[in-house]
Amino acid sequence: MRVRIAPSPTGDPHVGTAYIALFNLAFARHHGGQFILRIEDTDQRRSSTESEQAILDSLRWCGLQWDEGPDIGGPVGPYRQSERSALYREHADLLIAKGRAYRCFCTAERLDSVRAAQKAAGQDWRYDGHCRDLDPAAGVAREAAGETCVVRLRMPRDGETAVPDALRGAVIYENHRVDDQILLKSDGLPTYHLANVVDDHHMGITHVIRAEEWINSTPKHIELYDAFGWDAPVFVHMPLLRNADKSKISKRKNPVSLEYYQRAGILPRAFVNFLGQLGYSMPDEREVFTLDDFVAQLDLSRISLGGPVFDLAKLRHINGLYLRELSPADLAGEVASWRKEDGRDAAVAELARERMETLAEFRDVEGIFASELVDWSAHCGHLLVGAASKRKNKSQVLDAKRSRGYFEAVIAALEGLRQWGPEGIEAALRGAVAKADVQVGDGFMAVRVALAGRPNAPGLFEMTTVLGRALTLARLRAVVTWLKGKTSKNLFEQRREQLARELKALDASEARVRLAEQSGGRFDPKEG
RNA sequence: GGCCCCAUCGUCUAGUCAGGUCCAGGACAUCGGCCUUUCACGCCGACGACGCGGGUUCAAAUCCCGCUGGGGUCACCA
Repeated sequence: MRVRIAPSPTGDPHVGTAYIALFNLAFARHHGGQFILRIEDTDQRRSSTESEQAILDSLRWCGLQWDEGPDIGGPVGPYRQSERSALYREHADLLIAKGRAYRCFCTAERLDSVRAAQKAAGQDWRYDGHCRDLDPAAGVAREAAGETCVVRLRMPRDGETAVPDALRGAVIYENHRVDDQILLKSDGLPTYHLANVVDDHHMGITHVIRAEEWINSTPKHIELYDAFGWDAPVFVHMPLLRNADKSKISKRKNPVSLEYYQRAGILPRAFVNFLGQLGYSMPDEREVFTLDDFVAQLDLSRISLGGPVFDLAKLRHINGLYLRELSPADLAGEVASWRKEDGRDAAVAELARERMETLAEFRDVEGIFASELVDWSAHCGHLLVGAASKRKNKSQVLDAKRSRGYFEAVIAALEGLRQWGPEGIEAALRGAVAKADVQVGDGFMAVRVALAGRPNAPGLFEMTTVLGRALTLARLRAVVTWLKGKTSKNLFEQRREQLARELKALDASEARVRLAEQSGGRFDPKEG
C-alpha cells in the first residue's frame, strides 16, 4: 500500500498538512507500505523553494518522516511536479486524442462575461462549452499559429458519478453539475486535478487520504481515472480542522504555522499526540500515546467526521504532561536544544550583547524570544499609534481604529515577504507606515511594543528577524484582536481600572509588611 | 444561493455500523476543596450533552424521514 502527502509550497508549513501527513504515515506503516512526499508546485506564481524547505523541515520536526520524496529520491521520481511537466503535457494530449478533453481558446474576458450572465440568470457558474465541440484539427492549427489555449476535461453531460469515500460510502454527483475543469493552463503547466491524478497513478498510490475540502472535486478525478483507463485509488476524506467558531482553520483565527508551535516550545511528540486525537480516538480511549502506538492501532473506521476544533488549551495540557514526565536532566536538555534551534541562541546573544552589563541581563532580551505571546498591557498606550508622540494633537492620539488599520497593514506586508530578513522587514514596515499614513517613529514604536512587550528593546528589524515569521505574526494578530471592538475610551477606562487594582494590591502588601514588622515577625500573611 | 458533507457536555471524544448493560463514560477548560510557605503539579468533587419534530420497535443517543443548525465547495489556487 502506498500513500502520500502532497503539499503545495505556497506559504508557511501548515498544521493541516501535518494532520493529514500523520494519518497517511500511520496508514503506510501500519500496513507495511510506503509514505511518499510530493511537492505540488504547479502554481509558479505562488510557489517558493523557501516554503518547500520549511515544509520539509517542519514535517521532519514532527517526526513524520517520508519514505520517498524530493530530497531523498525514490523509484518513481522526480517528486516535485515542476520537474514533471512533460509528463502532464503528454497525458493532456492523450486525453485530447481520446476525445475526453479538448482545447479551449476562450479569453479571460469572455469567461468573465459568461460568468456574469450566468450569475444574473441565477445559475451556477459552469463553463458554457463554447469550445467543447470545436474541430480538434482546427484546435491544433490555432495552437500552432500561436494562439494560447488551455485544455479542459470533457465531463459527461448526463448520468452521475459515485465517489466511493471510505468513510462516507458512495457520494453521488450529477455529472451535468460538474464543470469542464481546466487540466492544463495556458502556461503549459497542469492544474491540481490533472497533475494529482497522473502522479498518483504513476507513483502507485493506492489510498488517497486527504482533507474533506477535496471531496467535491473528486468526481472530476474519477472521470480522469476512467478517461485514462486506470483504476482509481481508495479515497478517504478526513474532516477539516476548525477554528473555535467552527469555520475551517485559518491563520486569522489560529496559529496555523508549524513553526509557531516549534518556537512556542511545543514538543513534537506532544504535538503529534494532540493531532492524533483530533477526529480520532484510540480503541482503548487512551489519550496519551506515542506515534508508534498510534501506528500500531490505526483504524480508519474510528475517524469521526465532525470537524474538530483545534484547541490550544488541550495542546498545552498534553505538552505539559510530556514535560513533567521528563527527568530534570532530560528537561534541561530539551530546553537547551530548543534554544539552539535555527541558531537562535547565538542570534539572541548578538542582540543582547550591546545592551547588557551582567550575564544575568541576558534574560531580559531572551525573554522576548522565548515565549508565544508577550504581555504589553503595561505599555498599551504605545499600541495606539501616536499615543507616544508629542507632535500629535489629542484627537489623533487616541485612535484605536486607526491603529488597527495600521497593524493590519503591517501584517499584510510581513505575510507577503519572501525573504525573512532585516532589509525586507524594514521595507515592509516602511510600506505599512506609508500606507496607513502614520509617523514613522510612532508606527515603529507600536510594532516594537507589540513584539517585545515594552518600548526598550533591541533594534526593531533585527529583533523581528530573530523572532521569526510565525511568532511575529502571532503577536501582531494578538494586538489586532485586542484592538478590535475597543474604543479609545474603554481602553483608557480599562487601563485606569488596572492601575487602581495594582495600587490597591500594593497598599495591601505594604500594610502586611508593616503589620509583620509590628508583630515581631509572627505575622501570618494568610490572615492579611 | 446550487451542490456536497456533518450533528453526544463550551471544547476533544466513548457509545451509533451489529437498538436494551447509557436517567450517556473519559479528557480539556471552568468552579470548589485537599495537599502546600506561594504558585504550579497531584488528588478529590461540582457544573455540563444525545439540536428539534415525526415515525419504526416491547425498547432508540443508536434505525428511517423531515426540519433546523454548522461546515465545505462552486478559479488558468491548491
